[in-house]
Amino acid sequence: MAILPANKQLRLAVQVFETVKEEIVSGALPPNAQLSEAELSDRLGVSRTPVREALIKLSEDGLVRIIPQVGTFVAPISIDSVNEAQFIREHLECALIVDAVRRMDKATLRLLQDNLEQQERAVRYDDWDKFYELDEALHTLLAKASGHLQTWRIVQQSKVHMDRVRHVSFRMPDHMAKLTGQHKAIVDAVAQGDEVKAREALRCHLREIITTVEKLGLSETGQDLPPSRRRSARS
Amino acid sequence: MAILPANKQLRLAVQVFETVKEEIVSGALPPNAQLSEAELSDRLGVSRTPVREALIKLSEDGLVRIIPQVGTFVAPISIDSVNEAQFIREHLECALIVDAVRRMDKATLRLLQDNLEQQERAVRYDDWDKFYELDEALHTLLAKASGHLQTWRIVQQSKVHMDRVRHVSFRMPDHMAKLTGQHKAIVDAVAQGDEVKAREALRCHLREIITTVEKLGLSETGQDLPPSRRRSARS
DNA sequence: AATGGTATACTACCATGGCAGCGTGTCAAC
DNA sequence: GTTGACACGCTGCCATGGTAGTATACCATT
Repeated sequence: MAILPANKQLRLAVQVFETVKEEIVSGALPPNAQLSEAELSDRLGVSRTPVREALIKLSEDGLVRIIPQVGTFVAPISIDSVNEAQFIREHLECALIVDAVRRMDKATLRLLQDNLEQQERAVRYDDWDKFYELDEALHTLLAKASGHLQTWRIVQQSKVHMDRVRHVSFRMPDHMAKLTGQHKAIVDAVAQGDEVKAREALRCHLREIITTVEKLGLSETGQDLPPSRRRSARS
Repeated sequence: MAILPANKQLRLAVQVFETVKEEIVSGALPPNAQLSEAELSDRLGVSRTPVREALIKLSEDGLVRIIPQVGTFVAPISIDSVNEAQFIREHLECALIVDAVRRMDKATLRLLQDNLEQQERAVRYDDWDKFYELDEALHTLLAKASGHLQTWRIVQQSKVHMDRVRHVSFRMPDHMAKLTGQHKAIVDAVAQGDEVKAREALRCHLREIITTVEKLGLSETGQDLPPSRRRSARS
């Protein structure tokens, strides 16, 4: 059962990590679902060693909780994790964009504006997945322009908890249009070369997630583990 | 050969990670030294599996470089890594201290001032190791007071590259006294409840590492791997 | 002497086996 | 009905064996 895409360049453990991470963030694997080395290695067609390494990394990122001799479970979406991720992201990414503005060149500025146009198209077609992808690409473009690649890696690492929320929030009415407007404000400020304006526009944009969490009424449900073992409820 | 401290509560892989990390940061393992799974598992008295997991985590933190089928080498102290770590730390820790001031209570304030007194004593005795330990404790106290534990974990993770430099810099004349003065300025501002003053004092303190790097004339030597394999040069 | 081909030693990577620890179900004793 | 003891099954953890891939050393060829 080789569900994993054939890729000899990357270690199996990394491929497993990416796959399971995607399944958790997208919601395919619900909170508190049980993941065992044996089950995953069987499902993905690899041995238990790379699976184990992937699970350890997932636990370091806070996406799963490993309890020795008991089991491994998908971590619930805790408000604390989201708030903390927001804190980290806001302070780092707002610092990034300042340097990005200073080092901005015409080529990447053009890419940013192209991205915006595609976003507006995705909004018109209600294409959630495409919008998600473009959203990611926009922020990554700014990060790369700043030159702080390692910092961006940290942000991405912390960001996963927010991404779990975002995957739900995009279904909210008019949400994508609102975000696109914020993106536009950011890129406009960047185009003007106004560092402070860009930073504050980004800050405002990033704080959107807080109000989103409140709107969704995300509670701390499922914070503790289930009393009885339950298997993954995948379709 | 069980060099590892007996600790059944922690996974072996974590213990190996902590041990090797300490050896790299302290300089016991010099840049470009070769670390192989077999050699380490032999030296530490554990099997290759936990060693391998530790090396993977070390590579994720940027302390070693793993080249598949070739070898694992201690990463050189690159200026880029230090600068990037400084960037991350400054922006996160300066944000932390603001919340720390707001939530400060008398008990921790007392601990901070106690710590300062011990620092002055360590300076008088030229006790580098003790000072290093107190320095760590001071920053950790502030971080815990802020309540942002996850953020502090990120800072600690990024900080290791600076720590490699710090282990050398403490030997510089009057360096510890200078740092103690900066620590005092920070704690004074915290005691006064002045968030902005505390943040700027901390920022000034953190930027000390940059001038230190310049003073040491740290170059990018050893950036590329040696042409011929060389074994670890441990004593 | 310079070069090309090959054997070999060593590496990180993955697969698999064994094990201690924990949860749970069963059943006897009260 | 309640409680306690015990055995079983499952889990993650660690040890070990096998393998593909790389760099080096060696030697034949030119």
